[in-house]
This record gives sequence, C-alpha cells and structure tokens, in this order.
Amino acid sequence: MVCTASDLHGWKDFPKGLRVLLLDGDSNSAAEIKTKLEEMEYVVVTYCNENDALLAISSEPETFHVAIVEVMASDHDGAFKFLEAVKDLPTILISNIHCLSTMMKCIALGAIEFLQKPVSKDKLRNIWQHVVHKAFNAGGSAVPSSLKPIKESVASILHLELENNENKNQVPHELEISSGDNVDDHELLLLPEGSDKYPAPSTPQQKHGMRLVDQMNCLLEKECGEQDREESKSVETTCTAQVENSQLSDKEVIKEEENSTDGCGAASNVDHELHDRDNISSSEKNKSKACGLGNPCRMKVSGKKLKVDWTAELHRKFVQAVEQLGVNQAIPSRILELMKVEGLTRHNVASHLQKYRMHKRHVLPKEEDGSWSSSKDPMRKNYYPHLQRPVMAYPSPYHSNHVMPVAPIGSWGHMACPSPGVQMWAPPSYPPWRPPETWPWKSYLGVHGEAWGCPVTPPPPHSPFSSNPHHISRFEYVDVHDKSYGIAPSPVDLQLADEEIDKAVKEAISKPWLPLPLGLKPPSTESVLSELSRQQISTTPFHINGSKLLH
DNA sequence: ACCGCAATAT
DNA sequence: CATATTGCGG
Repeated sequence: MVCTASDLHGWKDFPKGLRVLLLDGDSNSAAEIKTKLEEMEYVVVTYCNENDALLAISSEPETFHVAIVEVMASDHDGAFKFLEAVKDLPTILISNIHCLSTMMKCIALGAIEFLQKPVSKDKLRNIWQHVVHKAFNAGGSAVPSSLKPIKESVASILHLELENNENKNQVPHELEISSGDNVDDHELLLLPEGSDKYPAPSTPQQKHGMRLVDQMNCLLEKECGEQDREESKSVETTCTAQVENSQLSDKEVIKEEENSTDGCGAASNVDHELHDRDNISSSEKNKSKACGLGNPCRMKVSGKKLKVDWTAELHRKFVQAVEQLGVNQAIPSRILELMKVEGLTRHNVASHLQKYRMHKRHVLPKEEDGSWSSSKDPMRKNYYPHLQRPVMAYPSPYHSNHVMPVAPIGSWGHMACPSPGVQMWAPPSYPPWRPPETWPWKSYLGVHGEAWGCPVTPPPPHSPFSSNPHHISRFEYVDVHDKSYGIAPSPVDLQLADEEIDKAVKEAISKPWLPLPLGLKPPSTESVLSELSRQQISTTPFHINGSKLLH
C-alpha cells in the first residue's frame, strides 16, 4: 500500500528518497533524527504531535513509506493512538523507555520495530527494509503471482545498485544483520508448497520454500562477491579459514561419504564461493543466517576430513530429528535422513548423537532445567536443582497453555523432551508433525552447544499438512530451514482489544518460558489435540525400551 | 553394514 | 578443554 512493487520498480536509488514520517514530541530529538535520516537521503517530515501526523497521513495517504514515532515516557497514548490509526504504514517506535510490556504492547499494536534511543545512524539506515517487507507482503494474502514481479523488480534494483557503485555501501546487509538482528526477523516467508516459482536466477538449485529474502541474499552474495559476508553455510569446516590459497575456484567438493539415503541431490549449493579476500571468517558469530542454510559444506581443501561445526541450526535439526523418531528409532542413519542436511555424514551424526546422549544421561530425567549446560559437570548424576524454571520451555501440547511445564510427563528418564510419547510412537506412515521453527529457548541460549537437552517444542498450532510421508522431506526443508521466527505477523492478528493485549503481555512476562504471544496466537489446546488425533496418536504412551539409551 | 562406545585428535 | 573424528567390538 504505502509502497508496492510498482513503486519499487524503477526506483533506482532506493532506498534513497524514502519518505519518512517522523513524529517526536521532543524537537531536539526530532531534529537530530531528522538530520541523520537526511544524511542518508531519506526525505523526512517531522511532526510534533500525533494529530498533525495523522491528519497528514489521512489527507495524503501515499505520502510516506515509513513512520518513526517516539514513545514518550510520560505518555504512551500518542504512540498507541498513532499505531491504531495507521495500519498500513510501517511504523518504527523509538523511545527512552525500556519497559518490556510497553514495548510488547506496541509491537502487538502493529509497530514493526521498537528501537531504544538514541537511535544510531545504522539503525536508521535500514528502515527501508520494512518498506521492502511491506511491499513484498502487501495485503498479507496478496496473490502469489504478484510476488514474482515484485521480487524481480527488487532484484533488478539490487543489481542496479551493485553495478552502479562498486563499493556497495547501499546494501547494508551483513553488519546490520548481526547487530540489529531483529529487523527482518519477523518475516518468515514460508512459501506454500509448490509455489516455488521464484528461482533465483543465479543459484543453481533452489530449495523449495526458500525464503524470498534468502534468495535475495544469495543474489546479493553472488554479486557482492568478495564482501565479507557472513558465512552462509550451516556447517562449516573449522579450518575453512586456513585456506591460504586465495584462488580456489573449484575447491569445495562435497564429499558424499555415504549418503545414499538422501533423496535430495547431492551438493546443491556447493557453489558457494569462498571469496578470495580471505574473508575474516573469524567472525564466529552468526553463521547460520544466510541462504545456504541447509548445506553443510564439508570442504575438502587438501583432501582431508574436516570437522563439522555443529551450529545451533544444525543442532536444532538434529534434536528435532531425534525427537521425531523415538529413541528407539533414533539411530544415526535415520537421523541423518530426517535432518536432510547435505554433506553431513552418518559419522558426523553418530558422533553428535553420542555426545547428545551422554549429555542427556547426565541430566536428571525429571528436570531439564538447562542449568546443567552452564555448569558443566556431567558427573553429578543425582543433582537436583530445585525446581528451576526451565530455560527452554516446552509449551507442550499435552499441557494446556497454562499448565506448568516444569514437571515433565514423560517421566522417562533420559528424555528431556516433555512430550516424548507423541512423536516417538507415531506410526511411521504418518509424517511427524511439523516441528515448529520457533524455539523459545534458542533466544535465551544464544549460542549453540548450550542446549543439548532442549526439547523440541511441540507442534505448532496449525499444520495443515498432508499425511503423505513422501512430502515430509519437502516440508521439513521448508520449515526447518529457517531461523526462528515462526510467527508471521499478520495484520489481522494484531487487531486485538487493548485488554487482550495487556493480558497477553502480562502472561508473556509472567511466564517467560512460554512462547511470546506476539504472534498473538498461543497454540491452542484444541488445535494441538486435533493434530494429535489426526495423527492417530494415542497408543501406549510409554514403554521403557530405550535400550540404546540405557546402556 | 551399522550402532555405540572409547580413544584419539584438533 | 571441549568437542569432533577415528577405531573397534558387538
């Protein structure tokens, strides 16, 4: 609405010229921000009160692409009012306050981001992302066919951008992603199956359901070549960096050791170029962000086997796989199958599994408090931390949303997973439910390796999936491969009454282990139950035959 | 052939 | 030192 595909099309300097509505009661602050924005060649119109701003918007709806609104510490109402009145305009809130509930409420009301003052130039620089997002997701249920042209137009813009300026300052990707992370986090573009009509031109073999964003990343990476982009492989060999030889164009040869089961053709993304500028891959940080997400590029630089780096993403897949299969079935080969990570070998998985089990073994079944992970003391088998609140919770389907998640039902010792019975004994012919892409605990335990015992959160509320097992892989891929925002903000969802929002916010605060209600739809018990029944899961909750686990 | 464990290597 | 890899017995 505010900005559509056609708007973007031909906007050669995008995001220059972005029209920003700035609403800030503090004139000093306003001036400062305005200046920064203008330095980036954004067009800024400042308002001191929401009435003026709203008036301007209503009279000229198409004037602005994005709004930046200050939330006054003393009075939030102005901002709230603005948010409620302006649904179409991507609105970023800024404030001195750090009140979590207020922030949540703002987000719930439709704000697209909440930034703390002072807002850095870097943060302001990237507000265009929201506009692009809006354009891409316009109308929520916009016809898919319309997406393609949009994507193309943006892609072409990107091309232009890159060609025009050799130093692509215009495309602030990597740095921003690492620091401001949440900017584009809310948008998980799950393309419906079969709608993968957006093959990135330059990427040989796209995954189904690859995020549009990721596709663009790929595109960018292709173009940007040597920029010190993030590592885009989810599995990265530890000695990648040691490759002195700059010009290795044909280096990465994925060694398909014994990967026979994997239906997906082998190395699809092998073409990741290691950019000669011996990129400082020392940046350990985010390795799991970009497009190659499913591909552990096992590199074979000089013919020797290299370690697989078990990133959080990878581990997440792993755990998910383990839990989908029961313990009984959780054998390396199957896990490998389920994970669908190319280039990963059974050995890798087996080894990981070993470690995984070890860890679990040392954690008392009854509590997956997660604290053990920090205090590395695997020797204490009988260590009972007093009912600590689980760091990573499991909004288990078995529990209604309001039941204390602490006491795991599946008293099965080694299963930290609160809902073991479910997936474990599901008939093989049924696809395991679609695991959530959101792992609450992940946000708490930022780094990988910390979360061994972390259960896979139970199925998401709605999973309209066919029960055709043959489709699992695809779905898996689509779902799993992304990062962790399962929540697709839909404008509709945001139309909540104030009280409801308050309630939700309170609940979220008082029960941090539950998934944030920002998606505004806590998994409803009935949806979960129906899912279960649909899968005909009811039989024999447990039987203790985790023989493999128990020595 | 494959799993799981233990030793070894990084 | 933690963790991945390798080796070996079942």
